[in-house]
Amino acid sequence: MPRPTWTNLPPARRERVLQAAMAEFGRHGYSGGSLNVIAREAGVAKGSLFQYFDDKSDFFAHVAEQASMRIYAVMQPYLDKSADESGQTFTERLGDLVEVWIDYMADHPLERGITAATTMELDPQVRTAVREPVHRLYVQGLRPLVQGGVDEGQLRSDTDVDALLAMLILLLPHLALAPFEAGLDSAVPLHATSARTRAAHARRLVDTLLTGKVTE
Amino acid sequence: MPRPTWTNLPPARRERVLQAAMAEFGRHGYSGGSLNVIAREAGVAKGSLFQYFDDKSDFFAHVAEQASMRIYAVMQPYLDKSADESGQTFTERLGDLVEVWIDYMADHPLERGITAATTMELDPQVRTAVREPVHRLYVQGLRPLVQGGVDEGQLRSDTDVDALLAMLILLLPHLALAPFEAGLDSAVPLHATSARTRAAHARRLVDTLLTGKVTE
DNA sequence: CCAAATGGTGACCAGGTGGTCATAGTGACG
DNA sequence: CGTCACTATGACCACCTGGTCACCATTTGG
Repeated sequence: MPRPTWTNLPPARRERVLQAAMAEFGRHGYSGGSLNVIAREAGVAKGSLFQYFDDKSDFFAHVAEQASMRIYAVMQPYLDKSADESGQTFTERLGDLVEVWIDYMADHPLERGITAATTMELDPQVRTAVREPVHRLYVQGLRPLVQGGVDEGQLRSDTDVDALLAMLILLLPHLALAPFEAGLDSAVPLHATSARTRAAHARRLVDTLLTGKVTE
Repeated sequence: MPRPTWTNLPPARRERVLQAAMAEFGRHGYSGGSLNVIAREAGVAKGSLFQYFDDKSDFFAHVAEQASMRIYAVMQPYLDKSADESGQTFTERLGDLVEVWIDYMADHPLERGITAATTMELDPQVRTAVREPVHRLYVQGLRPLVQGGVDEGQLRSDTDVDALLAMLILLLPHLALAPFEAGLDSAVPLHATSARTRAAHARRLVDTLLTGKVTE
C-alpha cells in the first residue's frame, strides 16, 4: 500500500513516477528493475520513492495494480455486452474483446510491458501478490459473459464454466501480448504479423478454443 | 554453446554444476540467478564456470536446453502412442500425457524450476533464444499426435491443427507447473490440490479444450 | 514571528554482480 | 629430467543494488 504522501502528491508528479516505473519494471521485471533508473527517469530523488512506498515490492505492486485497472477499464464495456443487444454470436463477441485488447496493447507499450512483467514474474510470492487480484478482477468480468452465453443458449448447457474461464484467463493476455513480444508464439505466428493479420490469427485461436475438436 | 572443456569434464563434476545451476536459475531466473551461488553450491571456483561457458547467457541457455531435453525424453513415449495400438480415445491419450508430465514435475523439482524460469523469462532476447528450440521440439512431437488424431477420425477433419498445437503448447506446460508453483491458476484450483485430485483437474481442462462449447 | 508538519534531496552504506587473470597443479610425452 | 597442454582457483575489478538519514525548503496555523 502506498503511503499517504503518495496520494497527496500533485497528479503530474505521480504520473511521471508511474510512467517511469512502468517502463523500467516492464523492461526488466520486478527483481531486475532498478529504482535508481526509475528515479532518474522520473526526475525525482531516489529517497523520494521511499517516502511514497515502504519498499521496492510495495512500489511494484502498486504500479502493477494501477496498470491492470487501467486496462480493465477499457475492456469492461466489451465484457458487459450481452448477446441480445448486440446481435452477435458468442464467438464474435469474444473475438471483439481480444481485438480491442490487442489494439490497446499496440497503443500502450508501457501498460503492455508491465503486463508482461507481472504475467511472467517468476518469484512465487511476488507473482501471487500481483496476479491474484488481477485474476479475481478478470474472473469477475468474464464469468457473467460466459454464464450469459450459456443462459442465452449460445454455449452448450453442459459447458464447464470454470474450466473455460481458467483457459480464457490463460489465453487472452497471452494473445494480447504475443503480437508485440517475441518468443511467445509457437505454431501460429502471432508475432511479426501486420496489424491487419494479427487480429485474424487471434480470432482463429478463439474459434478453435470454442469449437469442438473431438468427434462426438 | 559450451566450450570443449565442458564436454571433456568428468560427468560427476558436470552433473554437480548442472544441478546447482538448475536450482539457482530455477529459483531466481536468468538475470536474478547468481553465478557466485552456483559455483559455491557446486563446490567449484567461479572462474571455472568461465572455462566451461563464454558467459552467463551461454551458461543459462545450455542448462535450459539440457533440462528440456531430459523432460522431452520422458514424454516421447506418450507422444508416439497411436490410437489403434492403445485402444484409447484422443482425449484419454492427451490426459495421460498431461498426467505423466505432472508426475514428472512432482518428482523433479530442479527440472520444474528451470522450466518455470524459461517459460516466464521476461527478456525477449533470452526468452526467444531459450524457448524457440523448445517450441520446435514440442511442435515436432505434438503434431504427429494431433494429425494422427485427425487421420484416425478421432478429431474432426476440419480441425485447425496449428491453432490447436499453439494452444496445447501454451496449456500443457502451464498445467504441469501450476500444481507446484503458486499464483498460476485462476478459476480452477490446480495449485494446493492433493496428488489424487490434481490429475483430475488437469484432465478436466483437457476435456474442456477438446469439447465444443459453442452450440452448432 | 515562531513552531510544527510535510516533503525533497543526494551522499553514503554494506553487500552483491558478472567477468578477468596471474598463478599453480597435473599428467602425458620425449 | 623438462616441457607442453590443459584445467582449477580465488583475489580482484569496476560497477550497481535497495535502503537510510541528516539536512534543507516550503507551507500551514496559532
